Amino acid sequence: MESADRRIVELLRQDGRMSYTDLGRAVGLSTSAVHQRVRRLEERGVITGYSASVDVALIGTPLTAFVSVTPLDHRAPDDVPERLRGVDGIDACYSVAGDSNYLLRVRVATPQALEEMLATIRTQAEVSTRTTIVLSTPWE
Amino acid sequence: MESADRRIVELLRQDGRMSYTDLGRAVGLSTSAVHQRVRRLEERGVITGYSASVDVALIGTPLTAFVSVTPLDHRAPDDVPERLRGVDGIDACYSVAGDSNYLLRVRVATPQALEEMLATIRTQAEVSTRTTIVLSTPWE
DNA sequence: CGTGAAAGCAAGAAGGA
DNA sequence: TCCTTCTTGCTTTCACG
Repeated sequence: MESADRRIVELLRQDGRMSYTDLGRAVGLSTSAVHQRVRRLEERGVITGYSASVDVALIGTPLTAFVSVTPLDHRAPDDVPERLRGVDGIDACYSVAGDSNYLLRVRVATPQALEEMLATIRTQAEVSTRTTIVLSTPWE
Repeated sequence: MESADRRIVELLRQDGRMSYTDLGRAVGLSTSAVHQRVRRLEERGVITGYSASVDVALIGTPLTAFVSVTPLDHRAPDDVPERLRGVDGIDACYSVAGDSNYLLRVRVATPQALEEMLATIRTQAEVSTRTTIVLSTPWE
């Protein structure tokens, strides 16, 4: 990837609402040139989307946790992600090397909601879970 | 929080570059009314920023890992986040309840880069580490 | 990759429920 | 307080060189 593209991606990662004009000034290209590059970056799948970051405490899901997930039956086909895709509140799903097969990041409103979510995860995906509560998030 | 604000936040989470005009149409308010609300959401800290999502494989950091961090000296003041803030490649830092004190998500280019980063983390923060490699990311 | 014109959007002021 | 409308200046978009 080219150096101008790198800088554009870098800047858009920091401020996803930066205007093409400002991007142009920052990388030394015209507005349209930048616009073209951004469009190509989106088409090539380098930029996959834009999103607002939100304070999870202020939108009603103040409780974050990481859930390590291990299938109960090691011989069963591993379709854990498919089985969990519908479960609301699972923010991210990572397939990992190590003690467990998957690591999930979940966000919920209350300890009770977490309890229910864990029950859902266990029955839905036929797995055992090990949960680590997040106390605070110095950065993300 | 009000229902209109909720919808605005929801929409901006899905598309951080959505225009105020389109937001207005979606929630049934004028452009300026939406603009005002977004500004207030930003001021109140509900919306903390905007960012482009990027395919990490395509920008040269294809290797993601989670690093559990435990201070070597339990009596020393806990300033791990401050000590690690400058380290490049640490994407997120969570203070957690459990075996370790912190959980980091890191992104690097190669296993060698990971090795170097772990050395940096250990010396910089005076901690021991336990690393879990991410094999794939079904979603995030 | 740049230019320039047209359309669309943002941002502020003023005023009304 | 919160909304709308109006106005001004930018930004985006697109056709073309």
